[in-house]
Amino acid sequence: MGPEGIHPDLRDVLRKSNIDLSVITGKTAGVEVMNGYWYKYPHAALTTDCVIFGYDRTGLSVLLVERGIEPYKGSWAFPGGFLRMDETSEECARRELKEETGLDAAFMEQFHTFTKTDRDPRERVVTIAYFALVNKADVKGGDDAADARWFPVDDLPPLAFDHIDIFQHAMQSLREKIHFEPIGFELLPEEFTMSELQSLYEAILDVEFDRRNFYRKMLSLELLDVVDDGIVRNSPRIAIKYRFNKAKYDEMKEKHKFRLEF
Amino acid sequence: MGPEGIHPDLRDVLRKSNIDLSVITGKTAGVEVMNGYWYKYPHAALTTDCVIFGYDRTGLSVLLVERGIEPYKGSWAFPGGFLRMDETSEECARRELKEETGLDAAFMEQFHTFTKTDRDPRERVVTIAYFALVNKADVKGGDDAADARWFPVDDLPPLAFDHIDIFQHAMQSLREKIHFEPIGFELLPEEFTMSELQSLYEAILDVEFDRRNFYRKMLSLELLDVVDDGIVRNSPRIAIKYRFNKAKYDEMKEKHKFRLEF
DNA sequence: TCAAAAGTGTTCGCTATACACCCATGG
DNA sequence: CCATGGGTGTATAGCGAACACTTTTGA
Repeated sequence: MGPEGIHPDLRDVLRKSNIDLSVITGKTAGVEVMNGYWYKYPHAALTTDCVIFGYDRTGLSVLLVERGIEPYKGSWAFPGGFLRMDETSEECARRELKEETGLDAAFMEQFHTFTKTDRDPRERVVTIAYFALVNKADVKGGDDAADARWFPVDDLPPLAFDHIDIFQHAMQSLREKIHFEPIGFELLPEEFTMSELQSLYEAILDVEFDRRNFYRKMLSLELLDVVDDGIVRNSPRIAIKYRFNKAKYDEMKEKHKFRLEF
Repeated sequence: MGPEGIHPDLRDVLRKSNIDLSVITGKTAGVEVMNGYWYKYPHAALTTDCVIFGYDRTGLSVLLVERGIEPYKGSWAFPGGFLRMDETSEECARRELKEETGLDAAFMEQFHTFTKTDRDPRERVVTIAYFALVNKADVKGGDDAADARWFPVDDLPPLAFDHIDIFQHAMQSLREKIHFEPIGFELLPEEFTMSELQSLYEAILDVEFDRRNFYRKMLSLELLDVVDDGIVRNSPRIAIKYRFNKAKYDEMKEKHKFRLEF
């Protein structure tokens, strides 16, 4: 949209503001002018939201922040915010996550973009949603965001906007994803026992596995290294600790297409 | 953003244009003014693109349109366009598809949103991408869009923007999806033979199946109805025609979680 | 006449599943 | 002292993978 596409009144304003018209020529939209931005066609606002999954022995949880302002003041929502012009959506999601919760997520993946026209009462907002997996133990108590809290996935408070849809979609994506990739380890401490790993899978997939079959299946994948902690394991009550061997996984992924198949 | 957030010059323009300032009060963005739209913060443009897969005996193809304007004039691109304020992204994708190719796709699914900051040289554009499955036989020759053409997936022309990324992502999503849902049938005529179905799966997954094992596996799913065409099938050379039983599939999906597992 | 297409069988081996056993700890 | 948690063993059924046979068409 060259200057000819601009309303005459606006052109006058530009002149009065000492803005060189030539900067507009050849640009189709997003003219920065008058303490704001002007576009020929309406633009929806773009945000990212992040569903952060955490896990401990009590089960699978998600991290929510309490809204301090209207709309939905007092409701809980997934951390997120507006996309800046110089960042990708993943960068945005990571930045917002850091700002609002102090977290760095190792694993983060885009899973869906929500576009219903009435998602936000203020204006048209389109949200690119991510889910992240973090080790709850890494989250220091007394966070930057005092209003951020973990909620068990089967006992969520009322959520703002359409965040309940976002949550359900995230849960579904997590379940599908874990069938093909060993992402569950991101939710555990670096060293974990086999029963911890099993409980995690059962929590995510909402099923139960036979303990012994799970044990062998996991070991047969050859992705776990035994941690040599020097403990003389003459007692069956002291569980062996394992560590996920990511390098080995990446290598296997290169070769034959890999399937977890749970 | 109430009027106090507006640059004084803009306020003057509004007054001169007889626009009631009260319409702005309480709105945070998207003020319609001066032959365009004004926002306090910069907004990316939102588009949808659609990767349309078609299939016939020659293999798997995608539908591309030739760009008539810069940038990338003369390159090929997936059909798509800008999101309107009153439609969801899926509605947008379907509308654009209809406009540019005359097609109605039965199956259409969002698979990824592309957000790199330099995707379009003109302005920041974020694209919500869909893939669609259509029966190529349904596409009448001599389309509305004379510049739309099918290309085999393994012999694509140079693509505009980052559409090669979009294509690869779409291909990957299609492959993953077909493991869990019987979406392949959307690409075939209503009635098809077993070897047609097998060829389709082989084209999508880029593998080869044993004819007889494929045959039995498909039948064991109990999702195919035999078409009674009255032909006395004393000859093995006349293949049985099948029809996909969608109702049965939906029913099965309700009950036990369903897996195609190819 | 013979290669190709299409329907039907059969065998083999892997693995998912189910269940049994042992052993040391700790309440 | 015995229920609990943790490591290991084993039998079976089902399914995926590989391959054999038959029939008839059409080049």
